[in-house]
Amino acid sequence: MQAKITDLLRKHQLSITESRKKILSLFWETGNALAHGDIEQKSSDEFDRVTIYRTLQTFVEKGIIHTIPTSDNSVRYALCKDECAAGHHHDDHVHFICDDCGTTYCIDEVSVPKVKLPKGFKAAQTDLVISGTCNKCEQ
Amino acid sequence: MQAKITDLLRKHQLSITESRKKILSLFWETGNALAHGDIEQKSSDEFDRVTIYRTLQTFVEKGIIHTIPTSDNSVRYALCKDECAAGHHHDDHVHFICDDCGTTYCIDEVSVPKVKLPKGFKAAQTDLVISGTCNKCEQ
DNA sequence: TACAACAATGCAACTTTGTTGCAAAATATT
DNA sequence: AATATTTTGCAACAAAGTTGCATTGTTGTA
Repeated sequence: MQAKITDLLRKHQLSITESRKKILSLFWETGNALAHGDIEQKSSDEFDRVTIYRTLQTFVEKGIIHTIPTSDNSVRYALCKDECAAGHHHDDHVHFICDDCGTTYCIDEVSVPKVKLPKGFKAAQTDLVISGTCNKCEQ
Repeated sequence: MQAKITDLLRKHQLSITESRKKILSLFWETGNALAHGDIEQKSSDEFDRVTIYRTLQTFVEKGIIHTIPTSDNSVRYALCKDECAAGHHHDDHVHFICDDCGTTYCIDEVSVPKVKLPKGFKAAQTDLVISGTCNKCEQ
């Protein structure tokens, strides 16, 4: 996995640092989306809070991760697929946020339907955010 | 308009107070969605910040307004249609957030397509959030 | 591999945003 | 008009996010 991470960073012309490697590996390990707070907890005392903010910001700019809109003032981040490039996220994300456990899933099986907007409106990104109960919380 | 506002509050069994009337009228005047910060600015020095937080929270609980998820850590609020009731927002909101001017529109013309989730997942609410350029910012 | 150039990090200080408890004021009820 | 109830403002606090700058780490080159 270390190799995969190093490659990814190099591909985006980013220096390879401990914090970047650690944060990327967290995303791979969990598989799901993470909020800033999650990362801070999972890497407590390893890095400064500021470093996490800046690392996430860098990753978004480079197209390594993308943001997921939420209604609770805690933006979440998830790994982009390969198709995403700097400034050009592909615009069909479907995400599921569990109201119970808070886990955020990227639902790849489903694609976002094209939406016809009133004239004059130009879509750059479309996010379909579904909240409810996930398959682990439903007994 | 005052009558409409008073009616709405009464219908939801809320006492009629200055701050509630003012905040509701702001929503009607602007027509678009507002973030907490917007309201704080537009009504600066009239009310305490805390009052705005609590008023918005009450309105959401009663189904008068609903939240719109965003990727920038500033949840926005918009007036619900009549069909929304306490705890039972109707779940087909399409919203457009302009990257230029930040305005958030409720796109009523378009309805959210039903999405088939992987088994075990149960949707409670679906938000389709589109960002891009609005018809005013596109020259 | 050592060195210079550059980029990233940690720290401190700060701003903004959101929360809670409680007394005072406003609203509703009779 | 008087009392019960709700809402508000204040204060104090907690959490979240930002900025500048010195220090440390990384990279490319000799």
